Amino acid sequence: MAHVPASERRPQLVQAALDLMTREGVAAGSTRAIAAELGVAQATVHYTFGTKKDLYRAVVEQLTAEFIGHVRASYPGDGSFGEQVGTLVHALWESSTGEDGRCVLLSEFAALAMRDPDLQEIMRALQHGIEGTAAEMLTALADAHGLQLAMPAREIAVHFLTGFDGLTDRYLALRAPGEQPDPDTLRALDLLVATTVGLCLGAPARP
Amino acid sequence: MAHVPASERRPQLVQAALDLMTREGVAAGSTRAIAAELGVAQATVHYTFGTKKDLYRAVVEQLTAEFIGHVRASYPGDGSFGEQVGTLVHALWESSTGEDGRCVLLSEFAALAMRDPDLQEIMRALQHGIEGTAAEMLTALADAHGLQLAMPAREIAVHFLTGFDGLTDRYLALRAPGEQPDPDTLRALDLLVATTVGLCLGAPARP
DNA sequence: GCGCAACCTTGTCAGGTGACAAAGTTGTCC
DNA sequence: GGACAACTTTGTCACCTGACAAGGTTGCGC
Repeated sequence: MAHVPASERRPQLVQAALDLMTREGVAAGSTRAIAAELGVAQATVHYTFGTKKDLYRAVVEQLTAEFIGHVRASYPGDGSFGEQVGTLVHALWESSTGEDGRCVLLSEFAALAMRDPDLQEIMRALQHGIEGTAAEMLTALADAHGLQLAMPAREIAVHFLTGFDGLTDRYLALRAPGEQPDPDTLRALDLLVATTVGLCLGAPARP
Repeated sequence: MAHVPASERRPQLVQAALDLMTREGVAAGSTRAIAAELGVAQATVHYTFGTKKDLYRAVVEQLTAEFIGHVRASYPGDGSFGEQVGTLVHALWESSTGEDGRCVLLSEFAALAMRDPDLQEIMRALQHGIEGTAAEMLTALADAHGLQLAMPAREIAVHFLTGFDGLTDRYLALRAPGEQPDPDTLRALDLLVATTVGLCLGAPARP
């Protein structure tokens, strides 16, 4: 095997773990399987990361960074305030439920984190990061339209994000391979956009 | 060991598995650990259920039945329509986030189900059962007040339940042992009640 | 009381897991 | 070119996993 510095091997291994786990689930992410994914001896994983949990930490951090990057990249072009929110949300939906399965992976890690204080801390940071980003984008959108939000951006962001999270869970639970996404779910997504915009404007959110 | 018919051993094992997994997580639910929990030889598990997955199926079905039972038992007493919905939702919140950890367990199974078609089918049934129950209760509440729901009960139920699910996820992700529940989460719960009632009445849902 | 089916236990298999020690290899700096 | 540190590999340990076969035990029906 080529002689690669650890600083380079780290991201390689994280990427390999991410690929493998995305494909086959977190449970399939044994140190052996990850090493094999990269074509490296198993002990290399331990040399590079020490313990398996340290690898997992790094993987979740990478996942977090990617996710927030995705959200930021979906900043909408034009339209009314409501339209822009809708556009943003649908872009987010597409990138979350797309076939790459990152959303599934994130849910699996969230489940793991419920029993593991170390992982939970990272997930907490992820959650706060996402909420901050959402609140910030919401404020920017409102500013661009000369609107004053009818309640704190953070509260609206939490309302939206929890609803969105519940929707992706529902989607993942009900989806059948090869089938169209459940129309109820998409309907509920529009409803969520409507209530969210309603909270922004302090006005009725009639769909 | 006492000579117990399989029809009796089954629920005993399911209960033992439920206790163990609630306490230590789904991952700790090996056939050996479950057998030990009941004080029985490991092979008894295989004799009774055949395969481990069959045990898991039975556990999830039990969990499902309990959950829907809880929801039905929370039918509120009196008050205005909005108050009754609020009462119901808060009772549901208490029983979901209570210390027994069934909510955590359910999330863990949901995560497992994302990669396992057999489990997924059960979770799908659970989801539909809950949504049906919620829609039914909502209709009954509206009827009792002589109200006409402004949109299909099912759609409102999906809106509420996805939001609720997202909130429990957020709660589980952010909670720190021994700390008060995050005030933002409770605020968001009230907000969810408000938007849900708003959808029922077809009117603005100003908190 | 005898037989048979249902139930229980012991013992074991094959495979997978994280972790590490020891020894080999590479590359860089003097 | 020699020394030393960084990296890699092989090999192995102790443990846990689901599954099952063989044989012992219980209790019900006749």
